[in-house]
Amino acid sequence: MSAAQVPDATVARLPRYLHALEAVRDAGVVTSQELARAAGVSPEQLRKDLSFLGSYGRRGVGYDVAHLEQQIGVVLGVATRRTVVIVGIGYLGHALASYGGFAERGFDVAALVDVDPQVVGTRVAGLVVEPIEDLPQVVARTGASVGVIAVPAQHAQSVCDALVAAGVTGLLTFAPRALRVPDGVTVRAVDVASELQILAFHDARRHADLERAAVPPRAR
Amino acid sequence: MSAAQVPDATVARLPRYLHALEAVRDAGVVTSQELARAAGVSPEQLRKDLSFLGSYGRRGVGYDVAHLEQQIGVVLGVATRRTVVIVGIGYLGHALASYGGFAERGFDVAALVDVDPQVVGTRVAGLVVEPIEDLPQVVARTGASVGVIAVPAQHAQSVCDALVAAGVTGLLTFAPRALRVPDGVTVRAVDVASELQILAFHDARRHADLERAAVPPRAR
DNA sequence: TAGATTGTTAATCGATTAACAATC
DNA sequence: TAGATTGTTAATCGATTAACAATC
Repeated sequence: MSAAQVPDATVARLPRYLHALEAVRDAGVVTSQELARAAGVSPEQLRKDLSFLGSYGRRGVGYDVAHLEQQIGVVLGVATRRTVVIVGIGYLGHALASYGGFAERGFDVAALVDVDPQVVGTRVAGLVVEPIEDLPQVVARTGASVGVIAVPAQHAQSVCDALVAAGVTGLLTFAPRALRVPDGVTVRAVDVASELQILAFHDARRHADLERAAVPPRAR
Repeated sequence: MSAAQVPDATVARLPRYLHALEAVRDAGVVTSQELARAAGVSPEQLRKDLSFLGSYGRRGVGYDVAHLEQQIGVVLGVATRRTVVIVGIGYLGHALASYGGFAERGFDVAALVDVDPQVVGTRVAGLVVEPIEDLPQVVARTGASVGVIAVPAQHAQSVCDALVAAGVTGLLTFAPRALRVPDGVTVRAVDVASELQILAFHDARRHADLERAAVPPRAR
C-alpha cells in the first residue's frame, strides 16, 4: 500500500489540493502550474506531493481533474463517512454546526451536545442539542468516531475524557490546553490566539527584514 | 539580535510554552521535564527551542517561571500591542469577538465589521458593528495592523483586498480559499474542514498500524 | 518531430533526537 | 562533593528545492 508512506507534510496539504480541484472542476485537465497556483504552493512541491500517491498525471498534458480529485479523495478517505459529535454549542459550536463544508469532505455532523440546560433541547442547524450526561448514548447511537471540543478551556479535559470514554478515537479541540489522552486516540488542536501570535511574529520579522534590506550593508 | 534566527518550527511552539507557563505561575521554578509535559512536547525539544532565545535556565535547577514567561513574551512581541479588526460577524465572528484570551497575548480587538445591514449597528462584545464600506476609516481610526476574515469563502478575497487596501499587514483567515496578497502582507489560514481531514487520516493510519502490529509478521 | 509537462533522482536545507559536557 | 538539570554539539531524520530524463 502506498498511502501508508505518504509524508505528514504532504498529507497536510492534500485537503488544499482537493479544494483547489473543486474550483476547476469544469476544466477537464489542469497542469501542476495552474493547480499549484490555486493551492498556493510551488509546482515542484505539488508534483512531488502527488507523486507519493501514484503517477496520475500525463506528461506533456497535465492531470485529469476528476481522476485526481477521486484519487486524493481515496487517500484522505472521503468515501469513508465519518460521524462527528460537537460538544459545546456556544458561538463557536454554532458556527461549526452550521458550516456546510463538512459533508463533501466526508464528515456528517450527527449530534450536538452542551452542558447548559438553557441550550439543551434547542434546535441548531437541524439538530436538537442533547445533554452532556447522555454523551455515551449519543456516541453509541450515532456511531461517532470524531469529537469536536468547543467548550471553555477549563472544561476541555473533562469533555475530552468523556468523549474518549464514550468511544471516540479522533478529537479536534479549539481550547488552548494540551489534552491528555490514552494511546489510540488522535488529537488535533486549533488555537486561534496562538495563530494570531505566530502571524504577528512572522509579520514583524518580515518588516524587519525588508527594512534591513533597504539599508545598504555598509551602513550597518 | 537573536530573535531573527529563531526557526519557524520553534516560533510555532512558543505560544504553547507561554500558555503552559501561565498554568504554573505560582511555582517559582519549572524543569524542562515539567514544562514539556504541560506543553505536550519532549524535554529535549523544549530545551532546544528555548536555547534559541538565550540561556535562561539554571543548570541543576530549572527555569524561573516569571523570567521565562517574560523572555518568550519579548520574542513574541506580547508587549507590542496589536490592534485587530474582525470582518464578518456571523457565529464565528461572534465567537472570536467574545473570546477573552486575546488581550493577554498582545491583541486588542478594536473593531467589528460586517456587510449585513441587519448586523451593522448591533452591539457585540462591547463594540458596535460597523459597515464594511467604512473599512478604510475603521482601520485608520483604530490603527489596526491585523485583520481577521470570518466571512463566507466566496467573499474572502474581496474582504482580503479591502483590508490590504486599508493598510492591514497581517491576515488571519478562516475561509477555505488561498488568498492572493501583495508582498509585505502576511497571511495565516485556519481551515477547520482540512483539520478534520488531516485528523481523520492520522487516526485511520494509526489504527491500520496498530492492526498490522498485532498480526505476526510471518502471517503477511 | 518539436514542444510541453510530468515524475524521479540528487542536492540542499531545516528540524528532531540523542548524547554528554558544563555548571548550578 | 554528589546529584540534578541545562545548553550545546553531533547524528539522524524528514522536507523542500532544483535539475533533468522520461514521455505524452
